[in-house]
Amino acid sequence: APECVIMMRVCWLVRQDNRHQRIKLPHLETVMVGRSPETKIADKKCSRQQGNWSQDCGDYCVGVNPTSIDSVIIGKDQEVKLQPGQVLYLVNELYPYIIEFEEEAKSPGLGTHRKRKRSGNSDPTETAEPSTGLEPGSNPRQRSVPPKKEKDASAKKESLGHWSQGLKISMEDPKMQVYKDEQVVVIKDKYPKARFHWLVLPWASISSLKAVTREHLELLRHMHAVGEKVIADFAGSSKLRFRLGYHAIPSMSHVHLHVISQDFDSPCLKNKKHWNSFNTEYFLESQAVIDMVQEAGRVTVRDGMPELLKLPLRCHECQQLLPSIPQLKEHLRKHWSK
DNA sequence: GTTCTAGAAC
DNA sequence: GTTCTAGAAC
Repeated sequence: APECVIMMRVCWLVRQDNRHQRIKLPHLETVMVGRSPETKIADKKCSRQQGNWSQDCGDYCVGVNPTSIDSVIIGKDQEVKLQPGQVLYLVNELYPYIIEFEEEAKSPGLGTHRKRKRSGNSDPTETAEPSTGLEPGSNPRQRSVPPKKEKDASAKKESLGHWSQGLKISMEDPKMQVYKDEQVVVIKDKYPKARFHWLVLPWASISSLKAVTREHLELLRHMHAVGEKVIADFAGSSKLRFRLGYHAIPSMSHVHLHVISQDFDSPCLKNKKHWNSFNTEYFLESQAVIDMVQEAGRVTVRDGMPELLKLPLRCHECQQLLPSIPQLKEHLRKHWSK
């Protein structure tokens, strides 16, 4: 039977500083956005019902009762359009949001949303899930047939649907691409661990640094140069420090260069492994990798990498030890609020 | 890679 | 009692 798939245009309200996951704006359905756990806004100046937002039929979304868009103050209960490129501030020039559109495949009769139990949460503004897989997590493909009792014996799990193959799918998706040329493509990390976090991937299929040889030297240099260009183009005015590097033992297949700002201000940074993978020798500086390939013809990694991920949390700016992730995050604020 | 949650740590 | 981590499941 032919597979029937409808493409839906979904609209997302995206917090510019990554403080929380994007909020889905369903078509012609209103979503309340304001002071709530979802938005992580605790500011009393922000109402719980700061604005009602919905996707309209066009290339914009509609809101009632926001404070300002692009610094133009909006009156109470005035309906306004928010278009791509415009910045919405929920209150007093704070809490910046933009909108993004995305195509989403939808099989009729089978909702794109998985039901998930959530303990006593009646909040209508539930965080929506991204439907396209970037760095792993979500189903890259929709089911065309409901699950049956008997297992599909031929369905080898680990081929292309497995989460570790997610980058291969994302890099091909034009909507994910921030930059591309003949050799490489750059995408935003789906779960950014800082305000800016990109991945530079070669089109050539290179499973990991273990497969890299001197033949790839120019490619590695190009990936580095492209990473620096993306920083200049998209974060040039941010004044943030960046690092470019590879994880010693990556979880995702396909060589990818991390380009990450050093604020580490992101709700997706949640545990010790996240922190230590960017702030110990687990993070292999791009330039060091290039030098090693030039000198030795391949990349070798020292023993004991998995253990590095369990090291105590230490601030990368002032070396102070912090006892927990929440306390580390609180500590980091004093380095980026300058 | 993320999510979920039991139970350790506070 | 609540916060937080870490390991299993995906």
